[in-house]
Amino acid sequence: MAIQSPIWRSPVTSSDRLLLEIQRAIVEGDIPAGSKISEPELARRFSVSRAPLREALARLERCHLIERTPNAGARVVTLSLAGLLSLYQLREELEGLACRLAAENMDDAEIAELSALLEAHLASQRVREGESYYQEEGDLDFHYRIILGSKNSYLINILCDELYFLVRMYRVQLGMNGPRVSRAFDEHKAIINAIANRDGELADLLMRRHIGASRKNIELKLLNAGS
Amino acid sequence: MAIQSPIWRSPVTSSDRLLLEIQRAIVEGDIPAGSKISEPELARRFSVSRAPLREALARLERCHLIERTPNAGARVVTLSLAGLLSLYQLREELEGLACRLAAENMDDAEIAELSALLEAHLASQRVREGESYYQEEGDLDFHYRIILGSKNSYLINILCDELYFLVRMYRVQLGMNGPRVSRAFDEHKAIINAIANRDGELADLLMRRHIGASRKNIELKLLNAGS
DNA sequence: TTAAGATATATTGTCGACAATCTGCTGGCA
DNA sequence: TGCCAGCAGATTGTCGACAATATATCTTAA
Repeated sequence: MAIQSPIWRSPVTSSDRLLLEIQRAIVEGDIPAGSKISEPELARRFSVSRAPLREALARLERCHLIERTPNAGARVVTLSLAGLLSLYQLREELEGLACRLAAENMDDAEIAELSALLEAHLASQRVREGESYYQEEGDLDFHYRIILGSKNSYLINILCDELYFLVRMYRVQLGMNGPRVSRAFDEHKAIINAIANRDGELADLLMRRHIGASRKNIELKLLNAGS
Repeated sequence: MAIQSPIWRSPVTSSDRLLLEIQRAIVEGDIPAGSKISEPELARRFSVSRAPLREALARLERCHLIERTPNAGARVVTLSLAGLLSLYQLREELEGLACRLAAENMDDAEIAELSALLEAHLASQRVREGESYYQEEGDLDFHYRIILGSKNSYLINILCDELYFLVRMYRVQLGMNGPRVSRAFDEHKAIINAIANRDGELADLLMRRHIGASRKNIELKLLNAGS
């Protein structure tokens, strides 16, 4: 996953490591959604000064994982149905575009590699039935590669750096596993085929449906959990 | 322009003021594209310490106005045809979506206000023929309001906070005035009408064409300037 | 008893200094 | 002559302390 960006680069500095750790903590609910972020406390917890911590917080804000108000501090975002719908509206649009561009810009080798990757995931999926972590990893990897295949750096930046951690947060904290897992593979396969055939419009359509189905799935869980 | 975000909020802190000043300087070419950013120099120039300066730089990176590499510093972005195309590809997609959502979510008062605003701009445009600054202000204001009308906070954030300064930079530094100005008003008018008729699909289509035309215009200038 | 104001506490924003890292140059060696 | 190692200078990253601001508590008057 060699995305060159302030968020995906290998951690060379303290704030890089902090970013990764706090990101994971927020996404997995270790630091609960909606809770206030205390700079002195986090600084003690990770044994660093507040300077790299604030740098990390600035980047967390960029990922939409926290919200800061001047002179009042930062809070972890809260998950909501409205937020989920807004997020997935964007994903449908942007990943649809990514598919169209990928169908133009991915070379044959990249497509073959992606196809092989999917087969590997399918095989390992059959073995590890129900183990949602690997499924999620595989799904994200699939989406990442198509986004990278678009070769549009702004699009890549927005999706991979700024939106996907929030997507993961929704998925992890609302437990995105279950019967949809098996169907997702077929949908992925169909999307790859469209890209391989250089049919950008079809890939676009299929991706929008794929994400839309995923949204409905989470939406259902959220409504059930809320009642 | 009461967008609540780390970038549009009224400047309450030093780094807020720094952000606005450096943003303006970069967009208008006062700090030339591609040049290296020296933290000590800027800190002296604006009479602040490096702490708020670095905060401002982090947010400038978020606007895609500078690029930072760890332990090596920051550079102002360079303008290129490829960058312009990538940027406008995204704008077409995102502002198209914004139109579709605005047709659903803007209330009648907002639409009436937007329509009145356009008429005012048209009147003042006829008077100040050729004065490109007001035209640009008016155009941006138009786009902003539709984006805000989408009521999708992620979409708003991406377009207004992260992409639009770069758009302005391309326009300012490549001199976006001339014969297209008059036609843009008609296109704006048609888009508003579609939104007022709650015809999201048409508004989407018209906005994509509007931005596409704008892209071709800049593209032309860039090619001529490059040769 | 409640509400408004003042005070105390805690948190965030900013500063200057130091440590770690990179860049460019000099000098020695093949 | 060309190239690599090592050094000097500058730049970025991090630290601890102070100033400015917000939040919580307590007092006091209606």
